[in-house]
Amino acid sequence: MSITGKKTITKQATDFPQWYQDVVREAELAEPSEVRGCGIVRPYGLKIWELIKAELSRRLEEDGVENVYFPIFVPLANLEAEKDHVQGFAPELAVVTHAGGKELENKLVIRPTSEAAMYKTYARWIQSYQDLPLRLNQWANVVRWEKRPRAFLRWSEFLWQEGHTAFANEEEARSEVQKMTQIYQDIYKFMAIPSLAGQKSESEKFAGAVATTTVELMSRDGKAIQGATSHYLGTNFAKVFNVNYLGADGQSHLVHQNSWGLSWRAVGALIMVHGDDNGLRLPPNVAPIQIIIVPIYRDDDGQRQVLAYCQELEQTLQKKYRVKIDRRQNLSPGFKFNHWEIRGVPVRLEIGLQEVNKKEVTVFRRDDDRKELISRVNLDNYLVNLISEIQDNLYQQAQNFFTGHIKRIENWEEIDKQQVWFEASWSEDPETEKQLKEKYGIVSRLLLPENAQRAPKNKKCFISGQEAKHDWLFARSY
RNA sequence: CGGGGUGUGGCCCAGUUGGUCUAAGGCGUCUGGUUUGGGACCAGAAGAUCGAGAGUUCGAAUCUCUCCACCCCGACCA
Repeated sequence: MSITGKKTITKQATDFPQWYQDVVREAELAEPSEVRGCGIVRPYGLKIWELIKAELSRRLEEDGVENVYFPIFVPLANLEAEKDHVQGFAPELAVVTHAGGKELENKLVIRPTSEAAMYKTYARWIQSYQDLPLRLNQWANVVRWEKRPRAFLRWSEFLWQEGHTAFANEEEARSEVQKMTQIYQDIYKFMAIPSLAGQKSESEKFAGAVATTTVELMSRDGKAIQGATSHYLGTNFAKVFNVNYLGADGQSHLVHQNSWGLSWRAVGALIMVHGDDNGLRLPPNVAPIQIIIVPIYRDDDGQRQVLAYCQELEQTLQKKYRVKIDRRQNLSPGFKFNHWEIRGVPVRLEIGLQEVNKKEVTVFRRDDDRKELISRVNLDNYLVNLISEIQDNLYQQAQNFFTGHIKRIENWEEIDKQQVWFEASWSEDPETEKQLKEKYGIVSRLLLPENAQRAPKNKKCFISGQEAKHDWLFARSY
């Protein structure tokens, strides 16, 4: 493992995707594996995911969702039951054809998502209206053999949570879709990431869903990242898996289902939304190390004094924060500064004899790379404010960037190659969306709720000139 | 699947008109010493079937053929 030596990260402006890859590697978040498209997530990267997961887990439990676990293998036949669903996923399935030294008579699929794995069982579990709503979630790995993998954002295997719920009627189901969308937006807010939520177009919605609500984010190169989705499945799956219940009216009814998920793509989004040319910038909420203490000394005596001071700090601070002392020998302070800056640690305390003697602490903040000298007695209060200020500042920066990069356009000749997000009045005709994709590599991202309820600003579709239905947001995406 | 590219110690890579290549250099690693307020320095050491196979040749990292793998750009997606 390399721990010393100058590391270089490509500038964002030079080549953003390269910058992203560099940061993932240099910050020791993840690396490519022997298996195409599958990544090795290193402790520092996984910890970020675990912090996100812990918060989301807490929110789901609070909302009354229970966790379950279903097998990784799904009978291929199950998947084939829902026509749109299998069509959507067929190209990216990993199929198990042999096991136990024999060819399998019934082929198994490694789950790309678990609708087809779970709902047959739901049919058994749900008999009466009293069994509803059924609200379950699983934390799992899934496999989608994507054509073009990308670290965290689109690996062939990824970790996520998938919620699968069943309700007596459409109204309840749809209201849950909204609630989950809100929770996802809150989770992104927790990561200091602003988001927009709304409907997906017909061609962009989940395979097998009636409607998909999406949470969209904006990377620092202006591209869109789909942060999470919440699908109203209607009775599509209930029909094929016979998920019905006996109502109070004595009649049999199909359940209305939802599924919703958020993956470790969120980690990728975190990097792309906050990172700068020096590497990662982590909001304190999801920073594996919130405060790093770097001791600086010249001789054995200095080392003793400095380390004693650092330990006292550590002991006090670890009651409130994830804090660590960088005790590595033979590494210069400058090296350590860079090391932790690349990793995005929000706050660094630099402690040398100067600080020890004057009972002070040099505090460096990663969100704007500034240093300040703080007296030891004021430190505790200072840090409380600083930590929340960094969290807020990162959010504010991202928010300003987001709103500053959405432009209104009236026809597609106005599409600016640099300005990748825009709002336009659209006919919602899938054919026009196809044209847009072919010509510019852009598709619709979402229909905001407020825009869904009002007439479009322009009566004519910006692509076809036909009658426009609503104002939509469009963007290139990851 | 289309377009482009790359395979040489752990990593980056030089070498590709065949010939002291018994494979150079940098980073990292190890040992010893000196260092430590913005990516330290010196000395020494270990570490390579040159992606795989076949062929041409007195001689192949280098030429020919076949295969494989990976990366990047597109379509797909959490």
